[in-house]
Amino acid sequence: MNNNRESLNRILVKLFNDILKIEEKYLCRHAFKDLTMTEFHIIENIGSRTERTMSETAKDLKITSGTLTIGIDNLVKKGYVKRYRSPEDKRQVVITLTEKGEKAYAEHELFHQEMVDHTLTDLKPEQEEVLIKALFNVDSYFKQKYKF
Amino acid sequence: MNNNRESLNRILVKLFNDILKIEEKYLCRHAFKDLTMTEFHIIENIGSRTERTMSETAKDLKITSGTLTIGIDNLVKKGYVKRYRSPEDKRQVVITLTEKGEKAYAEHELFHQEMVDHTLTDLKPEQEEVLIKALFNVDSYFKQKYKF
DNA sequence: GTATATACTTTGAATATCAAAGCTTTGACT
DNA sequence: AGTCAAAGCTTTGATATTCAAAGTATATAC
Repeated sequence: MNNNRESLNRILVKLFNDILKIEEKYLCRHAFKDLTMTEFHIIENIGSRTERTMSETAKDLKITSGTLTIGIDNLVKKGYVKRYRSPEDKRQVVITLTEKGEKAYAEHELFHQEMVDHTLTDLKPEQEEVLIKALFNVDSYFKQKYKF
Repeated sequence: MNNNRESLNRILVKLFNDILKIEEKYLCRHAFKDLTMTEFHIIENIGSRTERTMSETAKDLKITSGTLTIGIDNLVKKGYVKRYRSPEDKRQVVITLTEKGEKAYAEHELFHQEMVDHTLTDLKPEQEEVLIKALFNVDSYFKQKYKF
């Protein structure tokens, strides 16, 4: 019981950091060498959604819009993102992935897919439910406590 | 089933990033305003272990030793860490937390403790086991595939 | 029409990070 | 002892990330 909590704590602390680092090394240094992790996070967040605005994206990523502007500058230069002002509201800037951007996104998805597959290794369907529930618990705890 | 995998993927992608960001905002901007997240990660990694060397720590954190040197420089200046050359092997540098460092570590532990408690909300003991197992799966998958 | 709010970009400063080069100490071999 | 290679850490120079605050353009409310 208490033992479980300790293991869980230890795993979580280390795993979170490790996965992000590994993801970075794998994706940015092997698959897409011209992308930094920040840029990958942006691509990941835009995803296959069309008509994403700057401010929505910045809020979702929990970075300032100034930071996002620079990230998008780079991604546009490198050909992963298209940017144009919204015709309806010319203050807004719409960003979408180019075909190249979609490919990077797909590669990233694959990375996660594999991770998830291995997470679920040897778990029975009802055990999968338990996992999902536990993660939803963390999610809603954070949402409620830190209001994000 | 496939649905589970999708939810899991979505939660993981978002949750990992969010938790790290929130942790940063909470710890570095409220509890310990003079610490950056990098510095907190170092403190977290040294933990209550004594006799930690630079290279061990850098390897564990997956950063270069040059980067760690700078981090430790700052932490020593700010009074969170003690640094001295090992008497046995004068090439090695030993780092440990000061009392102030221990306090920061304890605060950080509390943050995680709460997180873990809420993760386990409503889970029965055998369900806790399932969660631990799933997370071990990810951990060993990464260890094996990316050799860290 | 003017004032205020919204959406984004620019600027300046602080921090993080790496790779590579540079010390010092050890250990091994002669 | 004497030299050399390796190990452990720090320094250096370059690039990336990030933020807060100031600036610009557009929309909305009155």
